[in-house]
Amino acid sequence: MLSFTEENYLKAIYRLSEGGTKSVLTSEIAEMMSTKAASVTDMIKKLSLKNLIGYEKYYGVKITKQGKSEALMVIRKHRLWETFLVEKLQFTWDEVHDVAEQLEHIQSNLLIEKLDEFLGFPTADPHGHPIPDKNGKIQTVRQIPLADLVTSKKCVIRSVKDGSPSFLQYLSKIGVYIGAPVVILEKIEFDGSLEILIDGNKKVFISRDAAQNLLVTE
Amino acid sequence: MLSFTEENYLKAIYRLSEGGTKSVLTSEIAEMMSTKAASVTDMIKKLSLKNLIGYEKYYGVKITKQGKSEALMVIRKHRLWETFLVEKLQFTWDEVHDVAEQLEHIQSNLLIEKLDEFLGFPTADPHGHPIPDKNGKIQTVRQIPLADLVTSKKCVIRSVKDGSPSFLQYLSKIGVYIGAPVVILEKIEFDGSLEILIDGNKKVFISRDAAQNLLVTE
DNA sequence: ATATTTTTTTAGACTAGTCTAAACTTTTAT
DNA sequence: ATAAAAGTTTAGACTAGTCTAAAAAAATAT
Repeated sequence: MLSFTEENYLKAIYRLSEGGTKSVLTSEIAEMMSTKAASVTDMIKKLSLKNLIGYEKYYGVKITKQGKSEALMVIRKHRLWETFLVEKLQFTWDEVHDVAEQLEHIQSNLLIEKLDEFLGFPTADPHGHPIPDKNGKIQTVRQIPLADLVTSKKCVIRSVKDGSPSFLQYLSKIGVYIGAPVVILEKIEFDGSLEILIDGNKKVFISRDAAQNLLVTE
Repeated sequence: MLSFTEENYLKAIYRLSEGGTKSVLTSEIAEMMSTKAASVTDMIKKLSLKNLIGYEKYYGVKITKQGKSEALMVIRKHRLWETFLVEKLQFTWDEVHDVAEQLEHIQSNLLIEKLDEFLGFPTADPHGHPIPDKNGKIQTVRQIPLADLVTSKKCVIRSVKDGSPSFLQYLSKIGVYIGAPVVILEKIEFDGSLEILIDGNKKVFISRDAAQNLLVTE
């Protein structure tokens, strides 16, 4: 049984390693966890003893199969709870993160399987992020940043890459939502901003940064 | 902001003080929390500094108004979550306690108010225990142990006093549920057991202990 | 190739919560 | 009324997780 803290470290390592592919530095973990490198070193030793990560002094860590599986379960719980909060309790998509950060640590397999069923086995959370199934399998669909799409090609908004509350509020305000059909009307060369058409009827300008953070499928 | 542990102590003290009326001994708290008296003494000092309880060395503790209010909020959350688990996720009433013990510590007013609304502002949990409202107000209805009812008087099962999973499973098995109409057919003098009629069609014998643990209204 | 900078680890200390063992108070029994 | 028993508190130690400061290793720059 992992502690709250161990789960959070593992999740951070999983994210930083991009799904377990890259190895991760102490300083990166410290940054993501808002803590100091010395604390990270201590925790790394613990996780390493439990075979959740491989660790070589001074050369960072690599998540193991077992560690990856634990991380995926935490992510599964986080995303199922976010879905619950939005679909059932009418939270807005910018309000769910902090509560889900707490709910993801509740320990009960029965709970999470029943929640999954209650929600109709969703495959993506309110931000469009895929929900791992009970075996940790993630349904991956190739998505590209809206910024990389060519002008006048039709696409659908699938997810937000980094969804800070203020960015999500901004998106709602301009009418962007997961599933929205979008076309790029014009790319402004000066600053890389885009003029886009949402839902076939709303024309807006969005910054290059915003367009990098919106992932779409053609 | 109270810690997980502080909330649990406060809840125990609230229960043992019977809603803040009696004062509570260190050893009683230790017993209920499955810990040692020395640990209780330490925590008592902390809670006392935060004005959640009044404490006089060697003479036990008394919960304050503020402490009572905090305890009631934890109880409110616990019972709302139990209700959610049974009504929405199809848990049985004997499965909910341990999960609710975790969920009750999630910190978010928005969450609990939205959950309350989602559940239709229930006034009792699956065991018939009253759910404090957002101001900590409890709707009290006078209930008596089934054991104290006279023979052949109609009554309705309202709650279980101490609901261990195995007792709850037993009740389900014999057809007792919250809201069930019951009459005592006969009181067996030998051991205080009762023959009762449930739902107008099921005759069963239940022990004196069981009849003490079932609360009813006439 | 060596010196400097950056990063990581170690050492030692701190808080929250727990424990055991010993000291101290109160209660109970004679 | 006093001795024994029971219950409570203190003292000191332990674990989990955190921190700062110093030491050690690696990366970088000349």
